[in-house]
Amino acid sequence: MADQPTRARPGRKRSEESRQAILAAAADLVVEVGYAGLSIEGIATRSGAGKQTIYRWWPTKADVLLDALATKADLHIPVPDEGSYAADLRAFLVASFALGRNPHVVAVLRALMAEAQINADFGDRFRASFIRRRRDALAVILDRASARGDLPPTPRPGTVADIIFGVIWYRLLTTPDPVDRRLADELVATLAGAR
Amino acid sequence: MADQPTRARPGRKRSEESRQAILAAAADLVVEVGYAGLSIEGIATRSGAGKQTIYRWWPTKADVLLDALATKADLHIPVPDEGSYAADLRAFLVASFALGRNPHVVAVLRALMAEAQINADFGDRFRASFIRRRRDALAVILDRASARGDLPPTPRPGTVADIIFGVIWYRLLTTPDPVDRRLADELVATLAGAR
Amino acid sequence: MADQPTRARPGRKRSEESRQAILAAAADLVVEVGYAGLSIEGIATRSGAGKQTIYRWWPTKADVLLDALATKADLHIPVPDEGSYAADLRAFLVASFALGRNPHVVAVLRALMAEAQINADFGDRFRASFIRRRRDALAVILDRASARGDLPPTPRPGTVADIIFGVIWYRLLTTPDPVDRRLADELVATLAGAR
Amino acid sequence: MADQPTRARPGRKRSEESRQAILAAAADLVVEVGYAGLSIEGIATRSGAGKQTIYRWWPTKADVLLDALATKADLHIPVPDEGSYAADLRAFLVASFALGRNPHVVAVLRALMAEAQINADFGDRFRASFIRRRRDALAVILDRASARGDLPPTPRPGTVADIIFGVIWYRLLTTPDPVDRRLADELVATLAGAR
DNA sequence: GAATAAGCGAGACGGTACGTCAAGTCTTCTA
DNA sequence: TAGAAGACTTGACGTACCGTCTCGCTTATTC
Repeated sequence: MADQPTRARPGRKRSEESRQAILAAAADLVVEVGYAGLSIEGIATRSGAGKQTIYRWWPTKADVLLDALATKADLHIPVPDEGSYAADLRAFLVASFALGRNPHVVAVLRALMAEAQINADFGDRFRASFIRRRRDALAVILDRASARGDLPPTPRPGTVADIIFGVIWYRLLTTPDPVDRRLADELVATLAGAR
Repeated sequence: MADQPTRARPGRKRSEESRQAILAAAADLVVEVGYAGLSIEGIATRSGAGKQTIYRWWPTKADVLLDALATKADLHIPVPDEGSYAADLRAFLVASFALGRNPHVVAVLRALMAEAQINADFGDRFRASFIRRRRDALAVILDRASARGDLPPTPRPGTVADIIFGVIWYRLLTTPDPVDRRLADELVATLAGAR
Repeated sequence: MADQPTRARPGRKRSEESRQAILAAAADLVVEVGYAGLSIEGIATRSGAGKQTIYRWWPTKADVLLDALATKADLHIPVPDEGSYAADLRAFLVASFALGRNPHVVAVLRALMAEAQINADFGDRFRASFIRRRRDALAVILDRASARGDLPPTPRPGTVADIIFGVIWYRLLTTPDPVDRRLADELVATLAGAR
Repeated sequence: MADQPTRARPGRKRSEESRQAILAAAADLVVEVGYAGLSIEGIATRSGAGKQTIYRWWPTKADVLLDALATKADLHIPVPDEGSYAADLRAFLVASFALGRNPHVVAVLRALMAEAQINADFGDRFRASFIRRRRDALAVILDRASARGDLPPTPRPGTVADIIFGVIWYRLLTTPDPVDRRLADELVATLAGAR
């Protein structure tokens, strides 16, 4: 089977202590100096790790940050069945907007989306992990609605996702205002119909 | 008397030749080496200008690029009265999507939006120029629809703008696929109603 | 004679006001920021002159400083006949050492001697003006002593000058200590004999 | 325990290869382009070293040159006992003058003395290393003469040093002529008496 | 009195080098 | 073999001045 216990290799094992120190240092530093001011060198110094140790495990500072975010913040979006498409959608939006209330998380997300534009390799990783996971979560809701026959013919599911994530990211990227409940209501009304 | 023809200042005049050379070099280089590989130093070398000349007139490489974009590409969105809200909206979307078909323009827009996240000062300038101008163009259409009594109560105009620009930017930033006419139709149907 | 009144040329005359302002600014600035920190740009700004005006009349900042020194400080060394070689020599040394008591003058002289090493063209000008004039003054004393039959056969006059100016410059360039009367006495005793 | 073999520090060791390349490049370049045309940037390029490597180990280009001089040229002045003060002095002068016959060494010494005037920090280092070492060498001779009772009461030892180094430096700094044996004889006669 | 000819302050220009920062790699010692 | 330390080459940063080149304006001489 593919999942052999990976034949324990010789040599010292990866230090979990270092890993945590590096992720913590990255998370702290990005708050203190901003993403532009963040550097591998700075993370190494702050965490007490050697630069090589960081380069061994993460390709860029954005990957460190993405790892720190996944480790620290709870990015999991639960999609319990709320009984109707509209209710499911509202629950999803409210849960998503909650993340937007933590300014540190927002700052990191903006930086990661920015890096994804500038560095194509990181962009692939970011899309494959963060972006795709979010779309998958929403897809569960849309599939459920479809099975229920609850889904309007227009817009198509893919476009619904584009609209929802589009609005969230657009506000994240262009305004300092937090997204609010009223916006959630408008989106539900627009997408799930006035029922 | 107010508005005198700005009392000619002493000193040598700004060189339009240099300005053009710098903008052209920036536009060329970003295609060749990408935004991450773009540098003030490179622009200076390629354009034959001194670095100081660039720093004198633009604060960052992103500002040079924004200027180059505004000078070269036609970013103006016309908003002629097409007779109805739905028709106006469709025209606006089609015109906007057209920009998305030029890969060079798309690449620059992604880079500028990225820079806007990383550099707060440039973010302010980018929002105040590019982002705001686009919203203003759309506002004309929304005002016209409102005057006509053509505007649905939900979503509010601000949210309509968030949805439209949200979808455009989200697709720009997360997929290599060009936006297409079908997406425009779906958005019109969703926002202007199936009337 | 060669010195025709140079057929008055047309055009505006050199501004004596500017000249004075430039020399004064240079003299002030070298005290404030030191020779290394002195710049043509700085002199222009401080004096209210244009850079071109400075470049029109002086080739380097050292030349400005040399001019300022000649204009401001009294660099003339009187060589009155004191009756004997020893007395003449002592008078010359005392007068020379007096200059060394003004720290501003000392600082400028050190800078000019330094520049003369680094910039060969200025070196020629410095030697032809300052250095040579000082040697000429001393030569008057040595000629007088020679005519009197007062001059020891060793060292030769040229070497006497080398010793005297050598000691003065060496102390100027390598120690912060001011030269003093005792040194003058020792030199006179050594060079004019114990008579 | 004092003087342990300096407990081997972690980290990569200083590259002797780089050091040599930098000193050689500096020595070569100063000949080719002169001290004014010498730059850290140029030394880095020529030597194949990074600028940072130079800045890590030397504060200024003058320090690089001083190091190159000490490494390359034999600046050591031997002071063997020649039997008498006059003989010792003559030997010292002849050995010193020999250095003055190498135009490259002369050019560097002039530049270093110049830099010492312009940059106070380097001045301290230059005096503490080069200047002081030379005076110490001469002091050995003067002490020996004093012990022998061979030393005239005037001039004092300090003044003898001022005269000797004064003449050497003055000629170095103000004339292109090499110092010669005849000058040595005159100085010996003047300072050690005609005995 | 017009034309011509400097000189002037201002300031933009193409350059060169500065000294710094960080990148990513390499080497050494220790766990 | 991993990790901390730290030196290495590389490349760009943003700044300071260099010396030159327009500008518009002022002051002089010449026709």
